[in-house]
Amino acid sequence: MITPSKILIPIPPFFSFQECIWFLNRNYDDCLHVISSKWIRKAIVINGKEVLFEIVENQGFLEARILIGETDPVTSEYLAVYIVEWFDMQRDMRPFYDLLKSDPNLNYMIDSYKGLRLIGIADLFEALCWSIIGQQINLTFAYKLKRRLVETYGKHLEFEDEVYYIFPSPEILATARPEELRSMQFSQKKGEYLIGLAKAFISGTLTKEIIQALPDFESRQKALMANKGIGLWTANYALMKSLRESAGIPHGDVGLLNALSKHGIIGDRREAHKIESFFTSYKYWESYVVFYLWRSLSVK
DNA sequence: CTCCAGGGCAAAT
DNA sequence: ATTTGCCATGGA
Repeated sequence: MITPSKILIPIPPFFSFQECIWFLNRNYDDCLHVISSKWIRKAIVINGKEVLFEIVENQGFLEARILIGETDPVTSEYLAVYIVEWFDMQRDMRPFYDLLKSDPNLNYMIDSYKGLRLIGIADLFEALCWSIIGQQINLTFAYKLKRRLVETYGKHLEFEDEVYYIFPSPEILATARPEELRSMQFSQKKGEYLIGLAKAFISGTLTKEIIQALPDFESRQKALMANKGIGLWTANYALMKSLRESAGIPHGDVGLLNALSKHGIIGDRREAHKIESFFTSYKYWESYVVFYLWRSLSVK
């Protein structure tokens, strides 16, 4: 279903474009996409070239078109795959909704968040950087830091008086100096972690392909955590958002704990046993239920 | 003023 | 092996 200028992706069951873009646009200032009531626009790199695309919903399809960049079939196909992956459109949601149905605390989510997909971050480098940025600070401040990083080191496209930023490449970020990041209000350590991570990616010791090729979840987790600045929370966040590991539970996540508490699943403090048994009941859908719990922290 | 946000590291028990 | 202090900033 691809023409050079227009890409049509059939909308699968239990998919809501509105729920997805609402989540992307909730209460925070994300510099990596622009959303209006009708469309979402985003700039990415495809085969080394910058591309700006737009997605709208139209008669049972997501309709994407390239606003800036090559419109050849190869680019269009790449973009189609990118969008399906971004919004996790291939997933059969029924098993998850069946689990929710039998959970008295969370079954309201079937109706309230119907069609919300776990929105991913395809680029592992970006996913890791973002989770390092977000460590231990509130999300508003984290998005502010991300914007400074992206506006300083990322490329951008301009279209209709709007600027569309692309997350900085490891090559660029590896040349940054810790003092530069420090002056942008990153902590000294976070600056060092980000630059170290960029160097690991350009040296080839850490790439998405390498991590994906490892035989099991634990070894992927361990390989990520071998890098300075990546602990359990960060590794699992990245595995959840970039590699779509269902077992990628961001253990200790403050938002997750708040949501579990709010839904009466745990009491006041960290009740590891209750948390463990809760996730046991969501086997293979652990990261999804985390995502839905995060969703529950924002009010429409 | 203190506490704490989508943690992790290194030093001190 | 487990706990503690620290980090940056801004809002509650």
